[in-house]
Amino acid sequence: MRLSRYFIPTVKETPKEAQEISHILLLKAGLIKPLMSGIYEYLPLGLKVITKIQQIIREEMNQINGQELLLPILTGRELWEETNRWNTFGNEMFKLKDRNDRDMCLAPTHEEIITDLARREIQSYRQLPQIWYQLQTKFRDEPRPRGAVLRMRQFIMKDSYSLDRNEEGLEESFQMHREAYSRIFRRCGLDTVVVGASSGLMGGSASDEFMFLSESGEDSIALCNTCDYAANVEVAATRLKPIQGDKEEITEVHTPVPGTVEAVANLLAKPKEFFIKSLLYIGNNEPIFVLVRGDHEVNETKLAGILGHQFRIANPDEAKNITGADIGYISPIRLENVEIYVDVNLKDCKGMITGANKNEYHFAGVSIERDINPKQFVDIITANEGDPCPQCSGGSLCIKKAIELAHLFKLGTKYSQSMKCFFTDSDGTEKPVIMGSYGIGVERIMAAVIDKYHDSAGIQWPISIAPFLVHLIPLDLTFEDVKNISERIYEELSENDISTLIDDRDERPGFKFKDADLIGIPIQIIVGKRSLQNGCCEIKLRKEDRKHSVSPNEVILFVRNLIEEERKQYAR
RNA sequence: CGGGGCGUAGCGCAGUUUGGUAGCGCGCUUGGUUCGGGACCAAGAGGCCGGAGGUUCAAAUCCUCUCGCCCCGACCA
Repeated sequence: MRLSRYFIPTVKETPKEAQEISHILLLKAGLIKPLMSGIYEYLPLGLKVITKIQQIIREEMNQINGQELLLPILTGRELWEETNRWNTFGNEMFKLKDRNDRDMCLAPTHEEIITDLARREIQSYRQLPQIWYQLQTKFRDEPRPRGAVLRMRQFIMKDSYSLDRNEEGLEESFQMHREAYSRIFRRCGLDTVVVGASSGLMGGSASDEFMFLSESGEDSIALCNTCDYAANVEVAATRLKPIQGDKEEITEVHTPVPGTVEAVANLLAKPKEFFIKSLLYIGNNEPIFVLVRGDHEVNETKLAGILGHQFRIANPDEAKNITGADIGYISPIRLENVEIYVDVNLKDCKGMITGANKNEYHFAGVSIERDINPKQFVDIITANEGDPCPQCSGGSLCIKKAIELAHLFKLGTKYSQSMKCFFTDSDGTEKPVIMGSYGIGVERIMAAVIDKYHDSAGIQWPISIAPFLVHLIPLDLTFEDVKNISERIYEELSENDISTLIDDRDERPGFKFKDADLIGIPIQIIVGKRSLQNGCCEIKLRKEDRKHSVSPNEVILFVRNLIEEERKQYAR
């Protein structure tokens, strides 16, 4: 491809809206352009990268007997009513009406569509298992799109769905996906961490996420520094040692400071872990106390899972009515008729401090076992950096930011039950199909790769997903030799199916070098009169400083070897 | 949805406090000189100052209302 005729609108100045490195470079290198909030145009160079990523995904999905299909984006309301997701997706779903005033939506995901297809076509266990996948645009009206392609309202997802006869089959499909995904990310040059996660709106029994560690990430994950424990902080557990405070009896302590754990801890000169944070929630119009240790926060994702119904934090008036004190001085101690959920890490704690239900007073010497009557001990806190690992002894947790690249769900029968997707098993009985769903964010891979492979000058594409393999840079085209030799090399590369971008523009050398480094094509060939005087041109990898002097006749051979060497790093 | 910031030439910005000819850098066009890390000279083109209303002799500037974008938070596969 000739750069003089190729559309790569690079920009020298950093766009003001971009914060994350991937966002900045996607715009500067002319890969994408914004159209609206969370909606982008993919320009030729960006599309080439996306296509490469998709090709790797296809190869690995086909390898596990996945079958590619393509489902509609525009769908009717009825299917979504069957699973109640017309409502539960809420504002995140783009909804519209057709000319006959029928409710439609742009599919945010495709469980309902795939289940509908399956229930019409799958009758017998003989037709199972199946893995169906697609590379399809999804629409989600995100409340806050960010970081260019990190969170978009229109994006490409590879989503696949497994249909199995039983739990064992699901387990197998799930494992196959995990392995395929590992290979996909490895081939794209990314290292990932697989973490346990919350299944949220998708439902189902278990879910794993493939995470790429990055400060640009929106998710936080907890990793053990000793064993292999890894979980999204939304679900990460910990195992804190029970606190044994010094006071045995409950006593009232005057605490004339704002009722935060911080302030009272300072006043009493006690570390925060000696406190019980008592939070009052309202759910089903009933007060619910949630108790956690003073140095930790309530994890509302976990709370949602425990309560199984809607809830919200109580407002100051409600708190006062229920306890007689302002928020900050409250606790369930000596209160009647309140549901109490206590974090499991508070079990057996003694000598604790918490609100006395009287303004500017706290109780000291509280014993969980003696003074609190919980409905249930539950895992309800967000793990902090340095907390003990819940899985091994001696390990502690690190909290890292990460980009969620993929999410795998064991859906079980959630969709097949509600949508009546049944098959007849070998014993003649009718059973619901056991399902799994497995998504990959295609553009997020692109962003993660840029996040990992760049320097101050621009992108350094791994050869496996690079938009071109070779960037050929003739300097000073007014020199006949430079022009002729670079044209010859260009033709040879093309004949050998080595995708090449030749910078045939009438620009100064520095300009061409800067563009080449910004775009980040992995192999650069420089043809200039200076090195031609020694009978050579120069070949270098974008990611290295080292230049190789190579005779024009040997360029093809040299480049072939380079490509082969590079490819090894991103092999399956 | 809450908080903050911003909409002026294709891009990045100044001008708004204190109303009075719309500017700068990059990019673009033409000509010339240059040519191994985003050159230089000269001459040009290009803007209803996001939109609508209002105040005023006069509005990019003041007032009201709107639309959009970005960041933080909430929310979220």
